[in-house]
Amino acid sequence: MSSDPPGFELPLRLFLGFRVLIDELHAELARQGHPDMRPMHGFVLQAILRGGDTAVELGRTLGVSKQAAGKTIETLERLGYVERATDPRDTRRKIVRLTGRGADSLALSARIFDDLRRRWADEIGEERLRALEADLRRVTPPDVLRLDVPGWFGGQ
Amino acid sequence: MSSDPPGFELPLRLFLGFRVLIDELHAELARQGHPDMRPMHGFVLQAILRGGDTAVELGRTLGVSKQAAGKTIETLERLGYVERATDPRDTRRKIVRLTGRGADSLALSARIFDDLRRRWADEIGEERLRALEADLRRVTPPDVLRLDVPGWFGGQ
DNA sequence: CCATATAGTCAATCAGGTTGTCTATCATGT
DNA sequence: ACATGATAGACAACCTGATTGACTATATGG
Repeated sequence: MSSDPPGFELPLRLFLGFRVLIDELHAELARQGHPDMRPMHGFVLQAILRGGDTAVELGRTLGVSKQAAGKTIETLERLGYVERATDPRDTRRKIVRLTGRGADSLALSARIFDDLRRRWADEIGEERLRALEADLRRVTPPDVLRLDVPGWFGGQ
Repeated sequence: MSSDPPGFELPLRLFLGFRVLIDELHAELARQGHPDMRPMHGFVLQAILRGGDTAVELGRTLGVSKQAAGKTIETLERLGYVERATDPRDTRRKIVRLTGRGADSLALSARIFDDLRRRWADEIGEERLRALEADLRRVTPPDVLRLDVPGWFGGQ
């Protein structure tokens, strides 16, 4: 007759799990030629891939202002992960594209995440991991790439 | 013979799960008299409870500079969640204590987290939830309150 | 009693977010 | 054809929360 665990452990474990994976990803990325990548860069690159090809659209996708999105794009441009070109059909728009290096970092990240998942599967078993993923899918929103991440945690 | 899910889904689901819980916590806190609390305040109050009773110690616990910890303490003081008093045995130190309101917010948070956990249990089953918690415990560090949260995600 | 370490504060700086304003360009309706 | 309104991006001012460096006051220990 064991009682329920305290509810506050659940969010902490979820966050720690996230943090462990992201930290290990970036340690490995740094080892493999991407020492400048920050956790949020990967999200932004993903958001650019999935249709956020101007500052305004990217801002909408990420849930920040177009100015903030513009600054983030500048940073990624300076680091060599994206490049901008004027849209010939609408010269107001500047289309953001991943560079080879940007695409490379995403492909590499995907491989690293697969490795990390395999390590978790070794630790807790593939079935349990699948169950964990399935359960999380049931209690989280389906749209996996609606971040609103930047500045969400802090504030005031 | 289904193949493994892509590894990148796992961190996203963990983060989304965390975010869902924290967002619902703060919606409920706002409804119950704590509209000014931000996600990180709860962490800081916890850290203060567990022995971070000066700016320096709090900074160490949270993984930020003592100056940053001092500013956070100021904010929480202004919001009425903590108060400071000079340590009579070492007048350099200013001891931070939770106010009644601060302690209240933590007790309330604990109740809300328990409710949220119960809702997850209703959704996926108590057994699966226990398994999920147990599995996460195996793949995350045991020390649940080593945050380093502030500023961790962004940077550069 | 002096030397060193520690706690807190102040100041300058930086990153990344915000809003407001401005210009250039596009789209539309008369 | 053109005036009007909407949109994309850039610029500026500001806010918050972090950083480092310098400084003061207080403890501590040889």
